[in-house]
Formats: sequence, structure tokens, C-alpha cells
Amino acid sequence: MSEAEFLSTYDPAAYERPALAVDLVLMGVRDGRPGALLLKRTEHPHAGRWALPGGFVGLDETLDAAAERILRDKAGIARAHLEQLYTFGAVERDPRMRIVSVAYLALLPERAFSEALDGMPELSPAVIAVSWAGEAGGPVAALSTGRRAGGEPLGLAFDHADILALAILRLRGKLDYSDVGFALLPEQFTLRQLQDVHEAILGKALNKPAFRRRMLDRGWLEPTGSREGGTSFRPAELYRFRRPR
Amino acid sequence: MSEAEFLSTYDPAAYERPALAVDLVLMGVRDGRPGALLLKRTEHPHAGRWALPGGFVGLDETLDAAAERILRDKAGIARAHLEQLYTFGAVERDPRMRIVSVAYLALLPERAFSEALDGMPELSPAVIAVSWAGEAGGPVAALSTGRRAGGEPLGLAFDHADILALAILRLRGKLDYSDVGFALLPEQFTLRQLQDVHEAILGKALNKPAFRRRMLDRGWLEPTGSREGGTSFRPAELYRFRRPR
DNA sequence: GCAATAGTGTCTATCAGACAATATAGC
DNA sequence: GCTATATTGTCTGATAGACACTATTGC
Repeated sequence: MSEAEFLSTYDPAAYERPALAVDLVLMGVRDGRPGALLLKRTEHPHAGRWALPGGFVGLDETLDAAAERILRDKAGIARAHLEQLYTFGAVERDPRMRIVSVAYLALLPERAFSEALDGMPELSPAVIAVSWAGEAGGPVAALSTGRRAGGEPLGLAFDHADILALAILRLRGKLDYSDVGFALLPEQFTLRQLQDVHEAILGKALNKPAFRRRMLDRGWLEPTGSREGGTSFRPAELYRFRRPR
Repeated sequence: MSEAEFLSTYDPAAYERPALAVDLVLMGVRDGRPGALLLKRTEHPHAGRWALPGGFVGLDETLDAAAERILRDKAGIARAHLEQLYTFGAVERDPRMRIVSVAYLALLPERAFSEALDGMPELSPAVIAVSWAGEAGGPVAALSTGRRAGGEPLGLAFDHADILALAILRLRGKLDYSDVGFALLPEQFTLRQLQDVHEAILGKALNKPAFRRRMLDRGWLEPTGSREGGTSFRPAELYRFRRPR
């Protein structure tokens, strides 16, 4: 039997299979804190609880394409830095049926984060704070919500708190050896803004001269020649991210 | 409608969905080189080519459990360090039908690697060497096979060369900030063996005193008090990996 | 000149690479 | 004592943190 003959007789529906979904962690930094955009579920299961935007993967759609579609349709965002995070496959993670979910991390500059919030009234920002649950437990994302600062802690739907916790940990891990940090900034930015983003993600203050030295020595920053405006003090130099060769 | 009513009327088979598989990269270090265990495909598609051991994910099985099952059934290995690598979702990656595959990395000590090879005649080791395909292309795993050293380069089935390339890169990246390296060693080992494993994975020689210092300062090594035997020169101290607290 | 922040200089602690010296097993 | 490798000591260069200093803008 040739490969062509084999394929023509193959029955793709022979076995029952899990459903496959993509969930997005839409992360941004607002007011010096990392946050994620959540949707309030209107349907069962977990109706009324907050959840990550997500959807099923189409039969003719790559995982990346599914993530882009959800970004567009559910969050109203045209483009963002997207990267695959982890695939969650616990058997009972969704009460409807077996659903395996490929989680993606989407990074938004502050502007895009706020615009998504304004454009989609059903979106809510949640501030992410990761804490460690003692010896035995792993990291846990503690969340609070509200369109303004403050707001009550959230109980998230499904295993979405785990996904959020992993997202912030992954981002922390990659922040200083990769260029992901720039995805959280506008096209032009000052070194102070860059440092603010790093400090928000890492949750700690950084040494200013050392941070500047490191960033400038990497060769990823191109001076634009112009400076920020609107300050009543010395304006900072504006830089642009230049992809390393 | 309550959540219970909703669930009782929900039809899990309403949409067509991709199939979901797990593929394993069974990695070990042999003769100072990183290698992976491959299976020769006996059926279409890609009959006769080498491929990673894999299988479909059962409906009542987590992804981790599926990986363990494949490790047991296809490679005859009872236990190994297993970690999820990445999920591959290109639409045409398998000609039979749409199959999304969650790739796992399994790490084997040299002994287990060799035993798997002896116990399963259909397994073949492939030496992994990663090279960069010029400016535009990403990293590519160059492979050669053979039960002994030497052997011709391999053309792998499906997108398994990409998976292999990612596996070695991931391992390289994690090697010196995590404890994965120990999964490639027996329970007791010398510092030289530990360094050999690191050098094989990184593909370059390391500075001996610096390596020793770093490893000992981490506090992950517990001296067993005994020494290796069978040498005609000064025997090295044996250590045990002690999980950091 | 004052306030406030941008940007720089310098000292020190830490850590990795280089290289050489010393230790110890079997023979 | 000889061989081969284990193990340690020390020098040096690179880098991060600490801290203080200088620069520059609007007012």
C-alpha cells in the first residue's frame, strides 16, 4: 500500500479526542504594577467569574493564528507580542468536557492596555501579585481587580489563576536576558520608563546606574536624538528598541 | 438555567477538533555527545523514516500521564525526568489529519539510555548537533545515527527535527540555572562526570576550577564520603544531588 | 537661584576564566 | 618514584551594587 492509498483510507474520526483551546494572558504594566485583562464569564460554567479570554482552535488554524484571532475578537487588539506559554491538560480542568488549553502570553504597551479597556466594557484589569504558598505549594497568583486602583481579590474561573501565575514567572525569568521588556513599552521611551517596567515585573527596585550601563552595553537601544517633553525638570533622552543582529 | 442543567445539555461533539498527541524527546549523553532515541516508523506516513516516540492523548489522561505512558510502552523506560517542552500546531505537520502535538523532554542517565537501546531493538540513537542556518534561518538540528559512533545524517519524519532542535536549546538554556543536569547522571557521580555532561550539552569546554566552585557553592551537592573505583590514578570524590530547599 | 530629575564617576564586592601548584591513587 | 588525574590557590578581568556627584530643564 502506498502512502497515498494509506491516506485515502485513513479515518480521522476513529478515536474520541480532547477539545483544544487557546487562552490568552494579556499583560501590561499600569501604575507601576503588572496587570492582566480578564473577561467576566456570562455563560456556564463559572458564569459570573473572571476568566482569561480564550477560544477553541479551528481545524485549519495554527495555534499562533488562533491566539491572534482571540486577541482580535475577544480583546479588540490588532497586534501584540505573542508567545506560547505552556499547555494545560488536567483532566477535570473544565466541567463541560475534556479541554486541553494552550496558554499564550500577550504583551501590551500601557497605551494599548488602556485602549483595550476603554474599547471593551466587559474587560476588567486585574493586578497580578505572585506569592509563594509556604513550603509545599508552588507560586500562586494573588489577584485584585477594579478599573481603578484598589478593588477586591478575584477568584478566577477554571485553572486560570495557575496560568496567570506561570505567565508572570515566565516574564520575570526572561526579562533580563531577552528583549521581551520592550514589548511593554511604546516605540520611543526613556531609560526611566524601561526601568519602571522592569521594576514592576520583578516587583523590586533596581540600581539605576547599573541598569543604565547594562541596557546601553547590550546595544539594543538606539538614541532618537529627541527628548521627552512636558516635564518641569531636565527631560530624558528618548530611545528606540533596535533588534540585535 | 443552572450550571448543572447547562452541563447536562451540553454536546461535547458539536465541533470538529484537531487530534492531540504527545511526542517525546528521549535525551541522554553518550560518549560525550548529546543523543536522542528515535523509532523507525513502520507505517505510513513517513514509513521507514526515523521519528520521536509518540502517541495520542487519551480522553481521561493528563498530558503528563500520556508522556509517561509513551515512555513506558514505546521506549520501555519505567521512569525519567519529564518536562513539557512546547506545543507544535502547524496545520500540515501531519499528512493524515490535523494533529497538534505537545512535545516533552525526557532526560535519561547514560545507563538508562543504553539499557533502553539494548531492550528495544527498534530504537536507534541519534547524535544531536545544533547548527545555525545562516542569517535568516533559525537553529537546525543536524543528526546522525547508528548504534555505534559514526553513521549517516538523518532525515526525520514530520517536524521532528524542529522538536529536537528546540529540545537541545531548551536544555542548554536551563542547564546552569536549574538542576536538570543531574537528571542525566546516575545517583552518585563525580564532579568530572557532572562537568562532562554540561560540556556535552553546551558543546564547549568549561573551566574546571570555576565549574567546581560554582557547583559546590550552590549547595546542591552532598559528598557521599566514598570515592570512585577502578582508576589507576587518584580516584575522585563521589557526590549525590541534594534537592535545594 | 530653586526644585526635581537626568545622567555620570568611582569605589567595592562578587564571580568567572586562566594557569599553576599541590595531593593522591595504582603501579 | 612515575603517571595520570583530582583538588586547591591565586591572579586578573568583567560586572553589579552603592553612593555621591554633576548636568539640565522649567519656573
